[in-house]
Amino acid sequence: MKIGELARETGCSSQTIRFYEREGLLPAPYRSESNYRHYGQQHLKRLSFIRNCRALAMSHAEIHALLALMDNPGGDCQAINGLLDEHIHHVEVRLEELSQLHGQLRNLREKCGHASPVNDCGIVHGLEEMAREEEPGSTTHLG
Amino acid sequence: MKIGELARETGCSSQTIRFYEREGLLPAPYRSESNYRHYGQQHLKRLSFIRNCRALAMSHAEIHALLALMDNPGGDCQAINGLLDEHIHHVEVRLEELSQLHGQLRNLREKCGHASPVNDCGIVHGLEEMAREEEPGSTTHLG
DNA sequence: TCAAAACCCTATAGTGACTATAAGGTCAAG
DNA sequence: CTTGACCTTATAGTCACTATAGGGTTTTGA
Repeated sequence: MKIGELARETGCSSQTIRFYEREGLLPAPYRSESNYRHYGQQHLKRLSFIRNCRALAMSHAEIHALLALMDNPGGDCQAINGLLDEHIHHVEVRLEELSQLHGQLRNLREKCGHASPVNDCGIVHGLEEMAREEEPGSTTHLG
Repeated sequence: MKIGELARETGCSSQTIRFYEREGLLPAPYRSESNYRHYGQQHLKRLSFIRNCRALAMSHAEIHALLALMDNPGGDCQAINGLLDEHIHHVEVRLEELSQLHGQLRNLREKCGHASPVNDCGIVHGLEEMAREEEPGSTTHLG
């Protein structure tokens, strides 16, 4: 299977597959005489796994760790549970941050429900005078 | 006020202030003979405003637009309301995505509550066999 | 048989909002 | 007169890709 076919099968681009190879997530495949990559079923399986992890917003570092743990198939899967628990925790923290942000934004929005000159706009005043309490660790971008 | 003092006042780094200047968010200040930046109260006010917007996770593009609207202080603030409404919408979309992600992760986590060999781990099997329905527009990273 | 289309390759730069580093200049205190 | 705290610019790194440039190869179909 050439890279384009693998890309079609897994729903990601050829560029992304090459990128995963450089990152060490996907092993380098056999190369034909003309230097084309040729993949087998193992690659398909591995790439599908990676894409599933990415769909769950795991970082490359997390996926790396997961793949390493899976390379020891007789081992205890407690570390895998732990990894997933941590990831779920990240997501929960982010959810809480976004939820608070949403509340702040709704408050601000209420300050100007009707059209008025910018000078008197409650939103502008709110943005000028916001009390910014320190929220250490907040990422302040949406993702 | 030199850049370090402005940084202390606003709770951001000197580097970030220079970065905002390059980005066109903060106007270039007066320079002393030794090429040091010197700021006044207007700069402090403007930078505080920018930091408040960033704390609400607005992008630089959104802040740019907001500042442009505010440079016409007699104008109608309806555009400002619209901008904020759109921003709130982004946040809501992201919240919904993260919430769905959280549900998927909790489902997966339930598949292996107790330690077992990696071979039999329900989480690993779940990750291998996940049905990935296409969710166009989902960003698949946390932020 | 040959040309065009479709595919493959590498290398490099861009995204957003910073942060970190290098390598140097200026200034006040002791 | 030297130490340390501050300032300057320029450049690279973060993350997970995406886009582009500039080539080479294979397939298709007229």
